[in-house]
Amino acid sequence: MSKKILIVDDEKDILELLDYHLIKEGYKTMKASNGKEAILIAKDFLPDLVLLDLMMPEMDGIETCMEFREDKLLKDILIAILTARAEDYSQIAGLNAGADDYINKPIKPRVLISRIKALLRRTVSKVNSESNEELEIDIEKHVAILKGEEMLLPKKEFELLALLFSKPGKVFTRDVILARVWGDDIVVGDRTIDVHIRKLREKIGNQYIKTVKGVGYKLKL
Amino acid sequence: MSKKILIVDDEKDILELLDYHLIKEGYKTMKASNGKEAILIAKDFLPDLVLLDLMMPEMDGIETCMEFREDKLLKDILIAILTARAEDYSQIAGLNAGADDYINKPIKPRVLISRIKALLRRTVSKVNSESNEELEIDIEKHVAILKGEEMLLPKKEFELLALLFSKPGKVFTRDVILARVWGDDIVVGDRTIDVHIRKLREKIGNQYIKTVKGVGYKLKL
DNA sequence: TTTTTAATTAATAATATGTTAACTTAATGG
DNA sequence: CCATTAAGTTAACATATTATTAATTAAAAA
Repeated sequence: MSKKILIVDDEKDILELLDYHLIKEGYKTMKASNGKEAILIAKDFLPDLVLLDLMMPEMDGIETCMEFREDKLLKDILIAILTARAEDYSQIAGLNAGADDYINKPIKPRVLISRIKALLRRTVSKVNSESNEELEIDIEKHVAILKGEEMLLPKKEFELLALLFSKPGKVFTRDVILARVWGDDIVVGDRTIDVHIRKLREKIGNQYIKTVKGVGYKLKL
Repeated sequence: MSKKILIVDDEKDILELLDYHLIKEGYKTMKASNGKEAILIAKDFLPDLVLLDLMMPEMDGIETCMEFREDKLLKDILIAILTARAEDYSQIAGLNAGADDYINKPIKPRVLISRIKALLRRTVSKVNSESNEELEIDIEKHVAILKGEEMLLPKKEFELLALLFSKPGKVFTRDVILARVWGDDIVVGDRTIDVHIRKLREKIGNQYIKTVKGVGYKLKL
């Protein structure tokens, strides 16, 4: 299903330009030319992502962002703030209001698109419900959430789990796991994956990661 | 929850006008027409913000402001001084008396509202409660507040902390930290971030900033 | 200017994490 | 059912990454 993006900018040209590229890429879009409008539209449109210009009259990007974060319906929507390069970063860092990404203008459409794609797949913390045991992962926070309890995982363990989470139920062969988690070139021993799997199971319990002998591992749905 | 604002002015028209706009914006308001009254009402109403006219009979704004600052109950309430006088010395006097903002009349309602919003979000600072230790930050004052105790932080340290605060729990990679706190172009050594993190931990304690080895740092929720 | 404070670097120590190896257990198919 | 192969386990070991400290440089105040 195609993702929904709300574009917010007070300059019509930019609005149209972004819109053009996003639509071409297959996204559903809506446009707003200021913060107030953005919030109104968002409440109805419920976008997956908001591209938010920082400098706008009436209600600036920071303020808009904060309002999103305070609104029950909107608080989890991804926000990428667009900002002109000339601005002082430290200022932005200090004032930032919970945006998920900051993107410098000008930016090439291609780069923007790949940035957006990265964002949209970033927080894909899927859920794995079985009976009433639940396991989720939060990629941003780098944690596994087991029955509501957050668990900080080391890098490799987390990446391995995240990989399995990317398609719950699908079997990932050792080859694929090595390529995706360790990288094509790196060579490690035969038991490395097993050890990581074991450590994961130790932390999250044995019921989630299923071994398919001779084939690989998968996340039990 | 809607914020409470106490409006203090000896001119009834202005009082009504401000009241109208503030209520429209969703604030709870009370009105006082002089300093003495303001203090009495404030002790009961405990507003989040006081809009204080500078020129009033009986007790002027500066005096009132000072009394607020000396009162145990009222000393932390935000005060914005409203005045027709643009002169420097009175502005200085006002800020010296402990006012948080100084607004010149006449002012358009819209501008006033956004100024008020900015003031009220001053302590945007989210809270990080664990046991009952609390850490907040105040972006305007450039301080971290640890268990109610304000702590002035140097620029970089503060910006780093503010960045982590912008999304508590989220892991910020070194890349992102560098880009957002130092800027895209600036190149610094490998250990610079670590040293700043250490200095922060030295000041606020180790429990707040968590290292995710190989990934980055995050603020513990 | 001088003095003080902050930022950065560089060298070293500490540690979490990743990996290996040796061994055990379980699964599978002839 | 046993031989074979794959996966699980454990602990020791290696290494990458971060923490720490002190010294140096840069920037701000006085």
